[in-house]
Amino acid sequence: METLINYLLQFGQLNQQQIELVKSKAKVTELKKDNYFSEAGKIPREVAFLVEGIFRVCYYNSKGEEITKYFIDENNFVVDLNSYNQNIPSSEYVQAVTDCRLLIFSKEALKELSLTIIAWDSIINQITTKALVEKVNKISPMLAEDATVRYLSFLEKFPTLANRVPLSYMASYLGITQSSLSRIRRNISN
Amino acid sequence: METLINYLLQFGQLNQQQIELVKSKAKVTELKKDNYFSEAGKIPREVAFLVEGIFRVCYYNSKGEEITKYFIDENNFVVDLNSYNQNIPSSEYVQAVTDCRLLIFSKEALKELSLTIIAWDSIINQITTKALVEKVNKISPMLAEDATVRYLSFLEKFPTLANRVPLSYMASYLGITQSSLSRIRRNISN
DNA sequence: GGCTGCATTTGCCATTTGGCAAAAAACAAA
DNA sequence: TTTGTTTTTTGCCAAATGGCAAATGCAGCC
Repeated sequence: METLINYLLQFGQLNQQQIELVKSKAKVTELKKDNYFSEAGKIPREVAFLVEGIFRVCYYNSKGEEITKYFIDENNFVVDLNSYNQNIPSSEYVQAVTDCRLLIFSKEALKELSLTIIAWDSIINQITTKALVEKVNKISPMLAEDATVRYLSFLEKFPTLANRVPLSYMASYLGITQSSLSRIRRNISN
Repeated sequence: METLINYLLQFGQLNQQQIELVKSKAKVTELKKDNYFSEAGKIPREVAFLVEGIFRVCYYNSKGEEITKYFIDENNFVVDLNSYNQNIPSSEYVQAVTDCRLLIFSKEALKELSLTIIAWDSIINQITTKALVEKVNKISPMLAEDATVRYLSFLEKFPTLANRVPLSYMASYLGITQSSLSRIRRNISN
């Protein structure tokens, strides 16, 4: 819980009373490996802060292949922004890659925080913008590099993930097949 | 100018006085094809609204190749968000792909609009979030599709661009060489 | 130990894409 | 029109990646 508060305080001021209010709205939850936090077709009504563990966002592409769109690691918020904001069914799955500990906020709780805490909207906006910019900065360069460089960059950008995530998830995130990724790893380690 | 106002009104209310204030802060500008709106290494101090024409954002990758990161078309704002917000030198070039007509806002002007117009920050935040989400949604699926599918999706997502943009720009945006793109186009038209 | 189920690696070959240079086409200037 | 410049297409071959199936490795379990 303190992790979340420290995270929020990076983006704005909260007094003790406001901090207590935030805490009171958070529901501590665990999610076991492979379970879904949200599923395609459903309208998301909650936002989670990932305290421990790894999530991935995935979907099925035009050929029916399961694609990992990106990974979410500790100390980040999890939400399908589009669907959440517009109340439309999500087109993606959010799945726990490892056992996870979360803090869950309902849409109503967030609404109340927004109305009660002056700085709240500003904090959330900063977090949202930062997360989206980071996402673009991670994905965008991949198109311009070959598979080996993409894998090496992945190791740099997600140093804690490589040994906790199945090869197949990593491969589809990088836009290659898992056998190609396996071969790339062999070549690198020589 | 009316284009801009209509665009802003999609995201929030502005009364006549506020509209006049916005208009008074905009500097109508033209930028000829191939010229830069902003360059890598410089700290951006302006935001532009693209009324007519096409921009592209580009940079040089690890192999020294010029990569088109994305295109910006009519009725969108142009800014290197990271560099602009943090006052750090940009790592990208923003270039006019065709002759362009712009409305330019200085950082000071935007500051004043933010302080004067209650709804301003909310409007800007919505526009920012929407633009970033769109960007992710355009780029992200490309990694999971082959070059031909990427090109076809490009035609769908940027229907007005294909015949106004050099092949080499499109190719690097799609993550392929221009000869590959040329071959793909030949195969499709059969 | 010996199964069983799952993840990863490997081999083989087909397909896609890249690299490079020349040819062709498109465009602009004189 | 002619000339010169830039963009796009093409040919040829090399390199990277995909598809598929078999082999291997690994962890849990009886």
